[in-house]
Amino acid sequence: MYSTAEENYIKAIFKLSGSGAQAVSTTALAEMLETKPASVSDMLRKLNLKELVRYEKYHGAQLTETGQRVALKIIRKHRLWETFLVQKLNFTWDEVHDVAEQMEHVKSELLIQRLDSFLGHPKVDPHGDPIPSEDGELRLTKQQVLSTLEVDQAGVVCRVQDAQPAFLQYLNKVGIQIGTHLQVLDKIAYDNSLEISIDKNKSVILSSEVLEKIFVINP
Amino acid sequence: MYSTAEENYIKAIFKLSGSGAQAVSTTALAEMLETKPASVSDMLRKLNLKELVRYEKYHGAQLTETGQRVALKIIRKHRLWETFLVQKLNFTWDEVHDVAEQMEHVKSELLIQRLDSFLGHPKVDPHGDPIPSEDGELRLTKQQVLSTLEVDQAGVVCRVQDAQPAFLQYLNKVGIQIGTHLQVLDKIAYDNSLEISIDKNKSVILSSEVLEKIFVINP
DNA sequence: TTTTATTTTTAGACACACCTAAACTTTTAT
DNA sequence: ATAAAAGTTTAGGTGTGTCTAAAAATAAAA
Repeated sequence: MYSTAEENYIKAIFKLSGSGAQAVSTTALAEMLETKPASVSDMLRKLNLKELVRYEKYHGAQLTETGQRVALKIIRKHRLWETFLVQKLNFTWDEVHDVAEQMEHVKSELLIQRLDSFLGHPKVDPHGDPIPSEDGELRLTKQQVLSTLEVDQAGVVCRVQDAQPAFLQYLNKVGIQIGTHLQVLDKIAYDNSLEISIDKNKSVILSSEVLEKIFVINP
Repeated sequence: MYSTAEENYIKAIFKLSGSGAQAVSTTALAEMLETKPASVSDMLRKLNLKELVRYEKYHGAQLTETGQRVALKIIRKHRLWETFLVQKLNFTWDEVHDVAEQMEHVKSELLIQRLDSFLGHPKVDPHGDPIPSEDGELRLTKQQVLSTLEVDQAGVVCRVQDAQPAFLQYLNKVGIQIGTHLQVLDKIAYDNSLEISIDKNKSVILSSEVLEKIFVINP
């Protein structure tokens, strides 16, 4: 049906836009997919033709209805495979991702139905993220203020509630933007600040004022 | 490591040559891979450069040591996945192949080790074909005279013990050559002839004289 | 508001894996 | 042994997904 590359683009748009509604920039996609903006432009043009994506030059892309359905199917497959790897093959948290990333592209409706039964129709994957149902229902992972995350929980930045340049410049400096992956490494109890890892490489400590202004969705 | 296309070529050569030793023709590969001879020539040249295959123009290809090792790994993966699909996901005989064909290309040593344990280190797949061990040991599926196959068993022609043109022409007429897939549909008891399906589409009845001259390996 | 900087797109290439059509080998038949 | 047939390879081209470098559009700063 769709190529692996197409599926990866669709999934990336879904994640970065928080379910595909709002527009996603070329650069953000390029970063998430570890490719170049030029390649993204190309692909967006193609996905637009196939009506999986609504795309206007220089103004980002968002998923069509069809695109969203496709995204949910891929995410369903990914999360079911992650569940399988952890529950049945004793994989740990950090070993699952790359493998599930490959398995999610295996094409077979029957396979996924049977896998789902075999696992006992799980509602969430090993990270607690909801598994979309066969007909594409996703128990909405709603936005969450960063300050409400517990230690070890992760999120992807989906909104920032403060447009002051100084604040945005600060976020920029520490490397936070829409789509950035955050994970709480530690909680400093006396002032409610959090040590947060940014895109899985560096880490910073964010004050509680800052934490209140950043919204995340499940990664 | 290797692309899906490369892996499929290697597997095909392994199967058609009966473990990779003897040379395989361009056309035979093209048929098995459902592609054109010209494409096969191209790929054989590349695989030769990568030293997975020994290939001389106009004289077919055979696997190098490395090529054989790769082939065995792919076959191991394929057969483990088939076992999984049948034993754990209740797939039937005919539903497994296409899916296993995709899963065999998933790259992860750990995955295969764990899958193997999960299945209890099976020695054979659901069709009774041996599963190569982790270090590439394959309990040799040795050649078998066609007459020794039971009803429903299948084999791939690997040798024909009679070089008389009349005999070969006969085989040609019914569509049997090296690499042809045969399956026993029925046994006619009174003269020991067998009804055999040829490449899964047509069927013929072969006399016991003929059956004694055709050797097959597991498909 | 005009300049500067950033983001995004186009243009032109490349690797992979495939194709058709034509040329070349090898095999088979006369 | 030579001509015809069959099998195989080369040449040139296609689609996908990527790249770099240069041009165009948008956003930010002076």
